[in-house]
Amino acid sequence: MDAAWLSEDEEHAWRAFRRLLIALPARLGRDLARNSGLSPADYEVLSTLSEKPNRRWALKDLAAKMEWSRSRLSHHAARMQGRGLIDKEPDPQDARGCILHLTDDGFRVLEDAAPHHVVSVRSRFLDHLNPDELAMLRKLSTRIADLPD
Amino acid sequence: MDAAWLSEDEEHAWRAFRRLLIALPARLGRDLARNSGLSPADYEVLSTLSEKPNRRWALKDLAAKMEWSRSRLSHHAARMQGRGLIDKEPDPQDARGCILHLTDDGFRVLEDAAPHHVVSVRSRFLDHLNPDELAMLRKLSTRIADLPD
DNA sequence: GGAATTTCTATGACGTGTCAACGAGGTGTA
DNA sequence: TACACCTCGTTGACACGTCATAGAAATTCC
Repeated sequence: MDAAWLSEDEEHAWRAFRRLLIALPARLGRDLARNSGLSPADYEVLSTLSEKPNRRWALKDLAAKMEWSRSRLSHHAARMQGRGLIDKEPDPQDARGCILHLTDDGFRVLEDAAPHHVVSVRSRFLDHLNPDELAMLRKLSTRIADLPD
Repeated sequence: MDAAWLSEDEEHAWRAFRRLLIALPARLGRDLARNSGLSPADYEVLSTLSEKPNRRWALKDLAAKMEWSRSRLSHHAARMQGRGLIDKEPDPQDARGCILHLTDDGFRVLEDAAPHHVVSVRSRFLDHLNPDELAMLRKLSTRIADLPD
């Protein structure tokens, strides 16, 4: 349909890249679910929370850090709380606020998940790139991701 | 968390690429919704159906072509039928089967959407790659997407 | 021909993400 | 102080994708 407005090269590159855009996250997500029972979103929340020394982060700040909407994080945090991965505490600085806290269980789950996830990222992605490709991909990814929304 | 098992270069490249993996589809999807009221999934169904001369495709074949599960396409087709973009016909060859047919309305919507979508793909992606990058990206995307699941 | 098996679509439950709206709480200003 | 305004998290409705399952029809095999 839109072939007419892309050159042959652009068309092929775009089609190939679009396949990657779909296949790679799907594979990593399946690996994660199979190995650890986590969704990619779960993993991101857990690993971002674990970066803080006290494993605590205000909801709004965590949302901003991950570039999620507050609504999304609120929904997701509620589900993760139900599974005992995190819990919520009132924010002493701001009565509207909410502090998310990585539980010991959540931390253990993350510790178990992380090495498998690294193997997955390697075997499904990094291992198949040479250093030049890695460098170029990083440059181009940064350039495009940094464009305004 | 997993930084320890990736080299500095790998870590940075993976982080940058992951941002692209999230940001690019989100931007294209927002453009599509704003310009045409279509989801990316809608657009894929419409444009794939439009490739057939008679605008008809058996559900199972369309699903295979797009690499979707049949369940996904069945759900999605039901929603699209509700909006008048496609309709369903019995398959004369196979009484279990189902032929999806792009309606005139659906075709018009696609015709309106396509040029905007091309502009979007250009302005958010293709315009920011030089020919070398385009070629390398195509090669690497094909290589990785072609890995077994 | 007839039974077992496979193929095909539909469906319901569930987790997920977006959007719009809400109420409660903070902030700034007259 | 009083008021308007903004920020924070939650909620409900909806679209979406996956999985397991069901039921009908085709195919295979004896």
